Amino acid sequence: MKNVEFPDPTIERLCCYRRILSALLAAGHARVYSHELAAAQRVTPAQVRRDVMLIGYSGSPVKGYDIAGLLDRIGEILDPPGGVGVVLVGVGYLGRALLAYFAGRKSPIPVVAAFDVAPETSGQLIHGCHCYHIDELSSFLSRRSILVGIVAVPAEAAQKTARELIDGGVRALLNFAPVQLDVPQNVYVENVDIAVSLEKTAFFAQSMSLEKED
Amino acid sequence: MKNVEFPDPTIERLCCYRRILSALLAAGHARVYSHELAAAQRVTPAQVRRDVMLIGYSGSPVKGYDIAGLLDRIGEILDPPGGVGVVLVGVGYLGRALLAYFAGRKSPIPVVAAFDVAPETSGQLIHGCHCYHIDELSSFLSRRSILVGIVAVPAEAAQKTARELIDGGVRALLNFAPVQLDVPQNVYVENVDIAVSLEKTAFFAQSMSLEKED
DNA sequence: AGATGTGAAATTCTTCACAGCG
DNA sequence: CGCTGTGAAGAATTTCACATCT
Repeated sequence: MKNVEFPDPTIERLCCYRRILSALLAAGHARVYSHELAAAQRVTPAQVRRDVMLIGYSGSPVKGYDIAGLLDRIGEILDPPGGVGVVLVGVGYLGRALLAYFAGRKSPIPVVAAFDVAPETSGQLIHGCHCYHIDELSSFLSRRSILVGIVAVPAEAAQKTARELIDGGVRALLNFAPVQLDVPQNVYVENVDIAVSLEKTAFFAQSMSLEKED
Repeated sequence: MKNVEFPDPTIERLCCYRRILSALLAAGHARVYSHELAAAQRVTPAQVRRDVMLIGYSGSPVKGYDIAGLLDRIGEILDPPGGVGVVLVGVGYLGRALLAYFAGRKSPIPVVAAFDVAPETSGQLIHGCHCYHIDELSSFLSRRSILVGIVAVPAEAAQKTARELIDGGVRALLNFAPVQLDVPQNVYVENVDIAVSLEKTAFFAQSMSLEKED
């Protein structure tokens, strides 16, 4: 119940810190200062320190933060104890792009199965992920513990897909369909709305070009 | 200069309102109340009224907001006067998915050209969009007025791509690569980080399942 | 009665600024 | 010194609550 202890923006930044810390570690560094971590993102050093404080980690004023230790602590926060199972529904262009994306990087969160209405995708192995017909979704979910569902189906099918995933026990949805999903309040929905992102970008392109400079 | 008059979250909601209003209009409705528009999103009626107030529109207490009028006003805010040109760089899985996505819907913001390093994509027409070799990007940008660039290349190539787009006059980037782009301060960057979104979703899946319910 | 428009309060998030430490 | 940890201030957003109109 106290997992509301971390504000949403902090969680997002933790994901980003982790990426940077991993890269630093791989590059042979052992320690970082808050200002270095801040510079790699678009955040202030104070923000970094506050986030680190929130997750109950601490560094040393003389040497900064221990990268490996901080990574571990972030992992403790972000990574579910038993791992979350993730399934993808919708193996169209976007679904395939997502599979390629997650297969490419040694993702900490692998997609364990994909589902689609198209009969020809059934049985295929796409970017290392097994594909099944959507009719098999329910029974699959009942057999495996899956906490996250990715909705990459057309808008018209999104609500129905969400319903099936939730009925199957999924607790959170990553939704790429341009509709507001109607879900119970105990289900989290993260919307990735590409059309909105593009419109927003276009708006700011316009307003940026009106500014004097900088 | 005074386009900083609209806060970022409001712009995002305006995009969503527009989508819903269009659907309502298409369904034959002429007017909406703030609580109806609010219910379609996950926002409060007060939020809707505040947003509408910010863009200088007003409805009538007795009939609510005129859908067509509100749509026009939102369009005046969001849509650049001369239209923004948009180019896509990176025609891999994700790039193709984006082209399909924007081709499918009668998008208000069409992608006018796509670029990739792979020679075999050059000259192709993918989902209605002409593809060129990346080497042609600069000269293309110098010939057309393009304000927005979509970065859908691998992480390693993202910074270089951003640089070329910006040198070509682009004022805003929609970045799908999992890196923080280093850009001048007069260039807006909207990051869509799918890996972060998934990690965040996984985190909340975990914390949701710990809550009592609702 | 039920909706809008809007000051003012509340909340959430970010930044400041400085004590304290090695 | 320069950096961390953090209370306190500040900014940005959201929500409340109510006057007002029809």
